[in-house]
Amino acid sequence: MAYRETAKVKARKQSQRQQILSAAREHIASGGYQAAQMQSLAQACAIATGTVYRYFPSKAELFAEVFRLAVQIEVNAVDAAAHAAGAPAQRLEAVITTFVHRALRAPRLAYALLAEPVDPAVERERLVFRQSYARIIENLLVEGIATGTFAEQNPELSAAALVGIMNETLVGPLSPTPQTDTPEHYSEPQESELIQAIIALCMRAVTGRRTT
Amino acid sequence: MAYRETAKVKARKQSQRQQILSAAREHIASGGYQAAQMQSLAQACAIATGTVYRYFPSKAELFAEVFRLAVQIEVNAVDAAAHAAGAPAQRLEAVITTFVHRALRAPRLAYALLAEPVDPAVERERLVFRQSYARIIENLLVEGIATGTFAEQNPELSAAALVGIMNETLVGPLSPTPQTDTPEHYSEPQESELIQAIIALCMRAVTGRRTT
DNA sequence: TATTAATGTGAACTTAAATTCACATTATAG
DNA sequence: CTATAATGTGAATTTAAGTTCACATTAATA
Repeated sequence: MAYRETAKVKARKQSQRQQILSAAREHIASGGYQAAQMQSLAQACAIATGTVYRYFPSKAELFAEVFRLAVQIEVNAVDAAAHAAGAPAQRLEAVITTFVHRALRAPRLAYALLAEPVDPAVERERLVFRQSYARIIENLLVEGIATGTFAEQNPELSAAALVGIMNETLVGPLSPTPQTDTPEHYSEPQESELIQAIIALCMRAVTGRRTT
Repeated sequence: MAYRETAKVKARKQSQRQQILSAAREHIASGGYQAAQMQSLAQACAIATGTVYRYFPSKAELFAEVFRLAVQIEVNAVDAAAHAAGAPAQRLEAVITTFVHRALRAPRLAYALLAEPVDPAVERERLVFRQSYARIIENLLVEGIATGTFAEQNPELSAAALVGIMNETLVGPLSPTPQTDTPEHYSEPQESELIQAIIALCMRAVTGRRTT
Protein backbone atom coordinates (compact mmCIF):
# COMPACT_ATOMS: atom_id res chain seq x y z
CA MET A 1 0.00 0.00 0.00
CA ALA A 2 1.37 3.40 -0.88
CA TYR A 3 -1.44 5.88 -1.19
CA ARG A 4 -4.68 6.46 0.60
CA GLU A 5 -6.73 9.60 0.75
CA THR A 6 -6.15 11.50 3.97
CA ALA A 7 -8.51 13.84 5.72
CA LYS A 8 -6.48 16.77 4.48
CA VAL A 9 -6.87 15.83 0.85
CA LYS A 10 -10.50 15.02 1.35
CA ALA A 11 -11.06 18.47 2.79
CA ARG A 12 -9.29 20.15 -0.09
CA LYS A 13 -11.37 18.26 -2.61
CA GLN A 14 -14.52 19.14 -0.76
CA SER A 15 -13.56 22.78 -0.81
CA GLN A 16 -12.60 22.66 -4.46
CA ARG A 17 -15.98 21.17 -5.28
CA GLN A 18 -17.72 23.89 -3.34
CA GLN A 19 -15.72 26.53 -5.15
CA ILE A 20 -16.77 25.16 -8.52
CA LEU A 21 -20.41 25.06 -7.47
CA SER A 22 -20.21 28.54 -6.15
CA ALA A 23 -18.54 29.90 -9.27
CA ALA A 24 -21.18 28.14 -11.34
CA ARG A 25 -23.94 29.76 -9.33
CA GLU A 26 -22.36 33.17 -9.81
CA HIS A 27 -22.17 32.56 -13.53
CA ILE A 28 -25.86 31.71 -13.60
CA ALA A 29 -26.74 34.69 -11.48
CA SER A 30 -24.87 37.08 -13.73
CA GLY A 31 -25.15 35.76 -17.25
CA GLY A 32 -27.47 32.78 -17.17
CA TYR A 33 -26.99 29.23 -18.26
CA GLN A 34 -25.85 29.93 -21.80
CA ALA A 35 -23.14 32.31 -20.69
CA ALA A 36 -21.96 29.86 -18.05
CA GLN A 37 -19.29 28.09 -20.06
CA MET A 38 -17.04 25.41 -18.69
CA GLN A 39 -13.86 27.24 -19.70
CA SER A 40 -14.88 30.50 -18.16
CA LEU A 41 -15.99 28.62 -15.09
CA ALA A 42 -12.63 26.88 -14.76
CA GLN A 43 -10.87 30.17 -15.26
CA ALA A 44 -12.90 31.73 -12.45
CA CYS A 45 -11.71 28.93 -10.18
CA ALA A 46 -8.14 29.21 -11.49
CA ILE A 47 -8.11 25.58 -12.54
CA ALA A 48 -7.94 23.78 -15.88
CA THR A 49 -11.04 22.86 -17.83
CA GLY A 50 -10.36 19.19 -17.39
CA THR A 51 -10.21 19.57 -13.63
CA VAL A 52 -13.85 20.51 -13.52
CA TYR A 53 -14.55 17.10 -14.97
CA ARG A 54 -12.73 15.46 -12.06
CA TYR A 55 -15.56 16.81 -9.91
CA PHE A 56 -18.59 16.68 -12.16
CA PRO A 57 -19.26 14.28 -15.00
CA SER A 58 -20.87 16.88 -17.24
CA LYS A 59 -22.06 20.43 -17.46
CA ALA A 60 -25.63 19.27 -17.13
CA GLU A 61 -24.98 17.43 -13.87
CA LEU A 62 -22.94 20.27 -12.46
CA PHE A 63 -25.68 22.77 -13.10
CA ALA A 64 -28.35 20.38 -12.01
CA GLU A 65 -26.65 20.44 -8.63
CA VAL A 66 -26.37 24.22 -8.73
CA PHE A 67 -30.08 24.39 -9.38
CA ARG A 68 -30.80 21.88 -6.65
CA LEU A 69 -28.96 23.96 -4.09
CA ALA A 70 -30.49 27.25 -5.20
CA VAL A 71 -33.94 25.73 -5.25
CA GLN A 72 -33.49 24.40 -1.75
CA ILE A 73 -32.69 27.86 -0.45
CA GLU A 74 -35.65 29.42 -2.21
CA VAL A 75 -38.06 26.73 -1.19
CA ASN A 76 -36.89 26.89 2.41
CA ALA A 77 -37.59 30.61 2.49
CA VAL A 78 -41.09 30.13 1.15
CA ASP A 79 -41.69 27.12 3.33
CA ALA A 80 -40.83 29.12 6.42
CA ALA A 81 -43.43 31.68 5.44
CA ALA A 82 -45.96 28.92 4.93
CA HIS A 83 -45.40 27.55 8.43
CA ALA A 84 -45.43 30.80 10.36
CA ALA A 85 -48.27 31.49 12.78
CA GLY A 86 -51.57 32.73 11.44
CA ALA A 87 -54.52 31.74 9.37
CA PRO A 88 -53.99 30.02 5.99
CA ALA A 89 -54.94 33.19 4.15
CA GLN A 90 -52.31 35.23 5.95
CA ARG A 91 -49.71 32.58 5.37
CA LEU A 92 -50.57 32.31 1.72
CA GLU A 93 -50.03 36.03 1.44
CA ALA A 94 -46.69 35.64 3.14
CA VAL A 95 -45.74 32.90 0.72
CA ILE A 96 -46.53 35.06 -2.27
CA THR A 97 -44.74 38.05 -0.83
CA THR A 98 -41.67 35.99 -0.10
CA PHE A 99 -41.62 34.46 -3.53
CA VAL A 100 -42.05 37.69 -5.44
CA HIS A 101 -39.77 39.70 -3.23
CA ARG A 102 -36.92 37.25 -3.48
CA ALA A 103 -37.36 36.89 -7.22
CA LEU A 104 -37.15 40.63 -7.72
CA ARG A 105 -34.06 40.82 -5.51
CA ALA A 106 -32.16 38.33 -7.67
CA PRO A 107 -33.84 38.66 -11.04
CA ARG A 108 -31.25 36.92 -13.17
CA LEU A 109 -31.17 33.91 -10.91
CA ALA A 110 -34.94 33.83 -10.68
CA TYR A 111 -35.20 34.02 -14.44
CA ALA A 112 -32.77 31.14 -14.78
CA LEU A 113 -34.67 29.07 -12.25
CA LEU A 114 -38.08 29.82 -13.72
CA ALA A 115 -37.79 30.35 -17.42
CA GLU A 116 -34.40 30.18 -19.09
CA PRO A 117 -33.82 27.36 -21.58
CA VAL A 118 -31.54 24.71 -20.07
CA ASP A 119 -30.45 21.12 -20.60
CA PRO A 120 -33.07 18.47 -19.95
CA ALA A 121 -31.18 17.28 -16.86
CA VAL A 122 -31.33 20.78 -15.44
CA GLU A 123 -34.90 21.23 -16.54
CA ARG A 124 -35.81 18.33 -14.29
CA GLU A 125 -34.61 20.33 -11.30
CA ARG A 126 -36.72 23.22 -12.44
CA LEU A 127 -39.75 20.98 -12.37
CA VAL A 128 -38.88 20.09 -8.80
CA PHE A 129 -38.73 23.80 -8.08
CA ARG A 130 -42.21 24.50 -9.32
CA GLN A 131 -43.61 21.37 -7.77
CA SER A 132 -42.14 22.23 -4.41
CA TYR A 133 -43.87 25.58 -4.50
CA ALA A 134 -47.06 24.03 -5.71
CA ARG A 135 -46.94 21.47 -2.89
CA ILE A 136 -46.48 24.15 -0.26
CA ILE A 137 -49.36 26.15 -1.63
CA GLU A 138 -51.50 23.09 -2.03
CA ASN A 139 -51.19 22.28 1.67
CA LEU A 140 -52.24 25.80 2.57
CA LEU A 141 -55.20 25.52 0.24
CA VAL A 142 -56.32 22.24 1.73
CA GLU A 143 -56.16 23.78 5.17
CA GLY A 144 -58.00 26.90 4.12
CA ILE A 145 -60.68 24.98 2.28
CA ALA A 146 -61.27 22.88 5.38
CA THR A 147 -61.78 25.99 7.50
CA GLY A 148 -64.04 27.50 4.87
CA THR A 149 -61.80 30.49 4.23
CA PHE A 150 -61.09 29.31 0.74
CA ALA A 151 -63.64 28.26 -1.83
CA GLU A 152 -64.19 24.65 -2.73
CA GLN A 153 -61.69 23.83 -5.45
CA ASN A 154 -59.17 21.33 -6.69
CA PRO A 155 -56.19 22.27 -4.53
CA GLU A 156 -53.66 20.65 -6.82
CA LEU A 157 -54.83 22.54 -9.84
CA SER A 158 -55.23 25.80 -7.97
CA ALA A 159 -51.74 25.48 -6.55
CA ALA A 160 -50.30 25.01 -10.02
CA ALA A 161 -52.32 28.00 -11.16
CA LEU A 162 -50.90 30.23 -8.45
CA VAL A 163 -47.40 29.22 -9.45
CA GLY A 164 -48.38 30.10 -13.00
CA ILE A 165 -49.63 33.50 -11.90
CA MET A 166 -46.42 34.33 -10.12
CA ASN A 167 -44.38 33.04 -12.99
CA GLU A 168 -46.16 34.96 -15.69
CA THR A 169 -46.62 38.21 -13.82
CA LEU A 170 -42.94 38.16 -12.95
CA VAL A 171 -41.55 37.31 -16.36
CA GLY A 172 -41.66 40.93 -17.44
CA PRO A 173 -39.97 42.38 -14.38
CA LEU A 174 -37.46 39.55 -14.24
CA SER A 175 -36.52 39.11 -17.82
CA PRO A 176 -32.86 39.88 -18.51
CA THR A 177 -33.53 42.65 -21.03
CA PRO A 178 -33.72 40.18 -23.88
CA GLN A 179 -31.92 41.65 -26.87
CA THR A 180 -32.19 45.17 -28.06
CA ASP A 181 -35.84 45.86 -28.51
CA THR A 182 -38.87 47.15 -26.71
CA PRO A 183 -39.83 45.78 -23.34
CA GLU A 184 -43.31 44.72 -24.37
CA HIS A 185 -44.06 43.68 -20.83
CA TYR A 186 -46.78 45.39 -18.91
CA SER A 187 -45.95 48.76 -17.43
CA GLU A 188 -43.83 47.88 -14.46
CA PRO A 189 -45.30 48.99 -11.17
CA GLN A 190 -43.21 49.48 -8.08
CA GLU A 191 -42.38 46.36 -6.18
CA SER A 192 -44.83 46.82 -3.33
CA GLU A 193 -47.67 47.65 -5.69
CA LEU A 194 -46.81 44.64 -7.80
CA ILE A 195 -46.84 42.40 -4.77
CA GLN A 196 -50.13 43.85 -3.55
CA ALA A 197 -51.76 43.38 -6.93
CA ILE A 198 -50.60 39.79 -7.23
CA ILE A 199 -51.72 39.00 -3.71
CA ALA A 200 -55.14 40.53 -4.27
CA LEU A 201 -55.56 38.53 -7.44
CA CYS A 202 -54.44 35.26 -5.89
CA MET A 203 -56.60 35.75 -2.83
CA ARG A 204 -59.65 36.41 -4.95
CA ALA A 205 -58.85 33.28 -6.93
CA VAL A 206 -58.71 31.03 -3.90
CA THR A 207 -61.24 32.71 -1.61
CA GLY A 208 -63.79 33.92 -4.12
CA ARG A 209 -64.07 37.11 -2.07
CA ARG A 210 -62.97 40.64 -2.71
CA THR A 211 -61.71 41.33 0.78
CA THR A 212 -58.82 39.60 2.42
CA MET B 1 -33.64 40.48 -72.35
CA ALA B 2 -33.94 36.74 -72.10
CA TYR B 3 -35.58 35.80 -68.83
CA ARG B 4 -38.32 37.25 -66.70
CA GLU B 5 -40.42 35.55 -64.10
CA THR B 6 -43.80 34.56 -65.46
CA ALA B 7 -47.02 34.06 -63.55
CA LYS B 8 -46.61 30.32 -63.86
CA VAL B 9 -43.22 30.32 -62.17
CA LYS B 10 -44.41 32.73 -59.56
CA ALA B 11 -47.27 30.41 -58.73
CA ARG B 12 -45.00 27.41 -58.44
CA LYS B 13 -42.66 29.26 -56.11
CA GLN B 14 -45.57 30.38 -54.02
CA SER B 15 -46.80 26.85 -53.75
CA GLN B 16 -43.35 25.53 -52.95
CA ARG B 17 -43.04 28.05 -50.18
CA GLN B 18 -46.37 27.02 -48.77
CA GLN B 19 -45.37 23.40 -48.90
CA ILE B 20 -42.23 24.09 -46.91
CA LEU B 21 -44.17 26.06 -44.33
CA SER B 22 -46.72 23.36 -44.08
CA ALA B 23 -44.16 20.60 -43.68
CA ALA B 24 -42.44 22.69 -41.05
CA ARG B 25 -45.66 23.06 -39.13
CA GLU B 26 -46.25 19.33 -39.26
CA HIS B 27 -42.77 18.74 -37.95
CA ILE B 28 -43.46 21.06 -35.05
CA ALA B 29 -46.80 19.48 -34.39
CA SER B 30 -45.34 16.00 -34.27
CA GLY B 31 -41.86 16.28 -32.84
CA GLY B 32 -41.35 19.87 -31.78
CA TYR B 33 -38.75 22.41 -32.72
CA GLN B 34 -35.68 20.36 -31.95
CA ALA B 35 -36.82 17.43 -34.00
CA ALA B 36 -37.70 19.71 -36.89
CA GLN B 37 -34.42 19.53 -38.76
CA MET B 38 -33.76 21.19 -42.04
CA GLN B 39 -32.72 17.95 -43.74
CA SER B 40 -35.75 16.03 -42.64
CA LEU B 41 -37.87 18.99 -43.62
CA ALA B 42 -36.39 19.08 -47.10
CA GLN B 43 -36.86 15.36 -47.40
CA ALA B 44 -40.51 15.68 -46.51
CA CYS B 45 -40.90 18.18 -49.34
CA ALA B 46 -38.84 16.02 -51.68
CA ILE B 47 -36.36 18.82 -52.30
CA ALA B 48 -32.70 19.37 -51.50
CA THR B 49 -31.60 20.98 -48.26
CA GLY B 50 -30.19 23.95 -50.12
CA THR B 51 -33.50 24.60 -51.80
CA VAL B 52 -35.10 25.42 -48.48
CA TYR B 53 -32.61 28.25 -48.25
CA ARG B 54 -33.84 29.67 -51.56
CA TYR B 55 -37.09 30.32 -49.74
CA PHE B 56 -36.04 31.13 -46.20
CA PRO B 57 -32.78 32.69 -45.04
CA SER B 58 -32.48 30.55 -41.93
CA LYS B 59 -34.20 27.98 -39.79
CA ALA B 60 -35.06 30.63 -37.24
CA GLU B 61 -36.84 32.82 -39.79
CA LEU B 62 -38.64 29.88 -41.32
CA PHE B 63 -40.00 28.76 -37.99
CA ALA B 64 -40.70 32.29 -36.90
CA GLU B 65 -43.09 32.42 -39.85
CA VAL B 66 -44.54 29.03 -38.95
CA PHE B 67 -45.19 30.32 -35.45
CA ARG B 68 -46.65 33.55 -36.78
CA LEU B 69 -49.17 31.66 -38.89
CA ALA B 70 -50.08 29.21 -36.15
CA VAL B 71 -50.44 32.00 -33.64
CA GLN B 72 -52.71 33.90 -35.96
CA ILE B 73 -55.07 30.95 -36.23
CA GLU B 74 -55.14 30.40 -32.48
CA VAL B 75 -55.57 34.04 -31.67
CA ASN B 76 -58.35 34.39 -34.20
CA ALA B 77 -60.24 31.54 -32.59
CA VAL B 78 -59.94 33.07 -29.16
CA ASP B 79 -60.69 36.53 -30.47
CA ALA B 80 -63.92 35.29 -32.01
CA ALA B 81 -64.97 33.94 -28.63
CA ALA B 82 -64.12 37.25 -27.04
CA HIS B 83 -66.33 39.15 -29.44
CA ALA B 84 -69.40 36.94 -29.37
CA ALA B 85 -72.59 38.24 -27.84
CA GLY B 86 -72.99 38.21 -24.08
CA ALA B 87 -71.67 39.74 -20.93
CA PRO B 88 -67.91 40.05 -20.36
CA ALA B 89 -67.99 37.20 -17.85
CA GLN B 90 -69.59 34.84 -20.31
CA ARG B 91 -67.21 35.84 -23.01
CA LEU B 92 -64.22 35.40 -20.74
CA GLU B 93 -65.41 31.90 -20.03
CA ALA B 94 -65.69 31.28 -23.75
CA VAL B 95 -62.17 32.55 -24.25
CA ILE B 96 -60.79 30.19 -21.65
CA THR B 97 -62.76 27.27 -22.97
CA THR B 98 -61.56 27.93 -26.47
CA PHE B 99 -57.96 28.26 -25.42
CA VAL B 100 -57.86 25.14 -23.29
CA HIS B 101 -59.91 23.05 -25.65
CA ARG B 102 -57.79 23.88 -28.65
CA ALA B 103 -54.58 23.32 -26.72
CA LEU B 104 -55.71 19.87 -25.63
CA ARG B 105 -56.74 19.02 -29.17
CA ALA B 106 -53.23 19.73 -30.51
CA PRO B 107 -51.01 19.25 -27.49
CA ARG B 108 -47.67 19.04 -29.20
CA LEU B 109 -48.29 22.21 -31.15
CA ALA B 110 -49.59 23.97 -28.06
CA TYR B 111 -46.56 22.88 -26.13
CA ALA B 112 -44.29 24.22 -28.84
CA LEU B 113 -46.15 27.50 -28.96
CA LEU B 114 -46.25 27.95 -25.21
CA ALA B 115 -43.24 26.35 -23.65
CA GLU B 116 -40.70 24.58 -25.81
CA PRO B 117 -37.20 26.04 -26.00
CA VAL B 118 -36.67 27.74 -29.36
CA ASP B 119 -34.34 30.19 -31.08
CA PRO B 120 -34.57 33.78 -29.92
CA ALA B 121 -36.11 34.83 -33.24
CA VAL B 122 -38.87 32.29 -32.74
CA GLU B 123 -39.19 33.15 -29.08
CA ARG B 124 -40.14 36.64 -30.16
CA GLU B 125 -43.19 35.23 -31.92
CA ARG B 126 -44.10 33.34 -28.80
CA LEU B 127 -44.11 36.59 -26.88
CA VAL B 128 -46.51 37.97 -29.45
CA PHE B 129 -48.66 34.92 -28.85
CA ARG B 130 -48.94 35.45 -25.14
CA GLN B 131 -49.35 39.17 -25.52
CA SER B 132 -52.13 38.75 -28.02
CA TYR B 133 -54.02 36.59 -25.57
CA ALA B 134 -53.29 38.96 -22.75
CA ARG B 135 -54.55 41.87 -24.82
CA ILE B 136 -57.81 40.11 -25.62
CA ILE B 137 -58.36 39.23 -22.00
CA GLU B 138 -57.35 42.68 -20.86
CA ASN B 139 -60.06 44.25 -23.00
CA LEU B 140 -62.65 41.95 -21.51
CA LEU B 141 -61.45 42.80 -18.04
CA VAL B 142 -61.65 46.52 -18.66
CA GLU B 143 -65.18 46.10 -19.89
CA GLY B 144 -66.20 43.90 -16.98
CA ILE B 145 -64.62 46.19 -14.42
CA ALA B 146 -66.55 49.11 -15.87
CA THR B 147 -69.84 47.26 -15.52
CA GLY B 148 -68.92 46.18 -12.00
CA THR B 149 -68.99 42.48 -12.79
CA PHE B 150 -65.29 42.20 -12.18
CA ALA B 151 -63.42 43.46 -9.15
CA GLU B 152 -61.28 46.56 -9.30
CA GLN B 153 -57.85 45.42 -10.47
CA ASN B 154 -54.95 46.14 -12.76
CA PRO B 155 -56.30 44.67 -16.00
CA GLU B 156 -52.87 44.37 -17.58
CA LEU B 157 -51.48 42.37 -14.72
CA SER B 158 -54.59 40.26 -14.30
CA ALA B 159 -54.61 39.46 -17.99
CA ALA B 160 -51.02 38.28 -17.82
CA ALA B 161 -51.93 36.25 -14.75
CA LEU B 162 -54.77 34.49 -16.53
CA VAL B 163 -52.43 33.58 -19.35
CA GLY B 164 -50.09 32.26 -16.69
CA ILE B 165 -52.85 30.18 -15.17
CA MET B 166 -53.75 28.58 -18.45
CA ASN B 167 -50.14 28.01 -19.27
CA GLU B 168 -49.21 26.37 -16.01
CA THR B 169 -52.34 24.32 -15.54
CA LEU B 170 -51.94 23.01 -19.06
CA VAL B 171 -48.26 22.18 -18.93
CA GLY B 172 -48.95 18.82 -17.34
CA PRO B 173 -51.67 17.72 -19.75
CA LEU B 174 -49.77 19.14 -22.74
CA SER B 175 -46.26 18.10 -22.03
CA PRO B 176 -44.90 15.70 -24.63
CA THR B 177 -44.12 12.88 -22.17
CA PRO B 178 -40.70 14.33 -21.49
CA GLN B 179 -38.22 11.47 -21.32
CA THR B 180 -38.75 8.22 -19.57
CA ASP B 181 -39.77 9.09 -16.07
CA THR B 182 -42.78 9.77 -13.93
CA PRO B 183 -45.40 12.27 -14.99
CA GLU B 184 -45.17 14.37 -11.84
CA HIS B 185 -48.03 16.50 -13.08
CA TYR B 186 -51.23 16.67 -11.14
CA SER B 187 -53.69 13.87 -11.60
CA GLU B 188 -55.21 14.54 -14.96
CA PRO B 189 -58.94 15.16 -14.84
CA GLN B 190 -61.09 14.72 -17.89
CA GLU B 191 -61.07 17.61 -20.29
CA SER B 192 -64.42 19.07 -19.35
CA GLU B 193 -63.63 18.91 -15.65
CA LEU B 194 -60.29 20.51 -16.27
CA ILE B 195 -61.90 23.31 -18.22
CA GLN B 196 -64.56 23.81 -15.56
CA ALA B 197 -61.99 23.96 -12.80
CA ILE B 198 -59.84 26.47 -14.66
CA ILE B 199 -62.83 28.60 -15.49
CA ALA B 200 -64.04 28.60 -11.91
CA LEU B 201 -60.61 29.62 -10.69
CA CYS B 202 -60.19 32.38 -13.26
CA MET B 203 -63.65 33.73 -12.64
CA ARG B 204 -63.07 33.88 -8.91
CA ALA B 205 -59.80 35.67 -9.59
CA VAL B 206 -61.36 38.39 -11.67
CA THR B 207 -64.79 38.69 -10.07
CA GLY B 208 -63.95 38.01 -6.46
CA ARG B 209 -67.14 35.98 -6.24
CA ARG B 210 -67.78 32.30 -5.89
CA THR B 211 -70.66 32.15 -8.33
CA THR B 212 -70.43 32.87 -12.00
C1' DT C 1 -31.08 27.30 -80.85
C1' DA C 2 -28.52 30.54 -78.16
C1' DT C 3 -28.51 33.45 -74.26
C1' DT C 4 -29.64 34.92 -69.83
C1' DA C 5 -31.23 34.25 -65.34
C1' DA C 6 -33.41 32.03 -62.27
C1' DT C 7 -34.11 27.76 -59.19
C1' DG C 8 -32.46 23.04 -57.66
C1' DT C 9 -28.71 20.21 -55.74
C1' DG C 10 -26.29 17.86 -51.88
C1' DA C 11 -21.80 17.03 -50.38
C1' DA C 12 -18.67 19.76 -47.93
C1' DC C 13 -17.99 23.28 -44.68
C1' DT C 14 -18.55 25.77 -40.40
C1' DT C 15 -18.94 26.62 -35.75
C1' DA C 16 -18.81 26.63 -31.00
C1' DA C 17 -18.81 24.64 -26.87
C1' DA C 18 -18.61 20.29 -24.36
C1' DT C 19 -15.66 16.63 -23.57
C1' DT C 20 -11.46 13.73 -23.65
C1' DC C 21 -6.87 11.97 -22.65
C1' DA C 22 -1.88 11.34 -22.59
C1' DC C 23 1.05 13.37 -19.76
C1' DA C 24 2.65 16.13 -15.59
C1' DT C 25 2.34 16.96 -10.86
C1' DT C 26 1.36 16.08 -6.15
C1' DA C 27 0.31 13.23 -2.08
C1' DT C 28 0.91 9.06 0.74
C1' DA C 29 3.15 5.16 2.83
C1' DG C 30 6.64 1.63 3.21
C1' DC D 1 13.63 7.54 -1.89
C1' DT D 2 10.59 4.74 -4.44
C1' DA D 3 6.31 3.00 -5.67
C1' DT D 4 1.53 3.82 -6.12
C1' DA D 5 -2.48 6.27 -6.94
C1' DA D 6 -4.67 10.06 -6.94
C1' DT D 7 -5.60 14.92 -8.96
C1' DG D 8 -4.27 18.68 -12.32
C1' DT D 9 -3.50 20.07 -17.16
C1' DG D 10 -5.04 22.22 -21.58
C1' DA D 11 -4.52 21.43 -26.34
C1' DA D 12 -6.81 18.46 -29.39
C1' DT D 13 -10.97 16.06 -30.48
C1' DT D 14 -15.80 15.43 -31.05
C1' DT D 15 -20.24 16.35 -32.46
C1' DA D 16 -24.25 17.67 -34.66
C1' DA D 17 -27.01 20.51 -37.05
C1' DG D 18 -27.28 24.76 -39.65
C1' DT D 19 -25.45 26.83 -43.66
C1' DT D 20 -22.87 27.45 -47.99
C1' DC D 21 -21.59 27.17 -52.82
C1' DA D 22 -19.85 25.47 -57.25
C1' DC D 23 -22.23 23.20 -60.39
C1' DA D 24 -26.50 21.28 -62.78
C1' DT D 25 -30.94 21.97 -64.45
C1' DT D 26 -34.88 24.40 -65.99
C1' DA D 27 -37.44 28.49 -67.77
C1' DA D 28 -38.03 32.38 -70.76
C1' DT D 29 -37.02 35.34 -74.56
C1' DA D 30 -35.17 36.54 -79.25
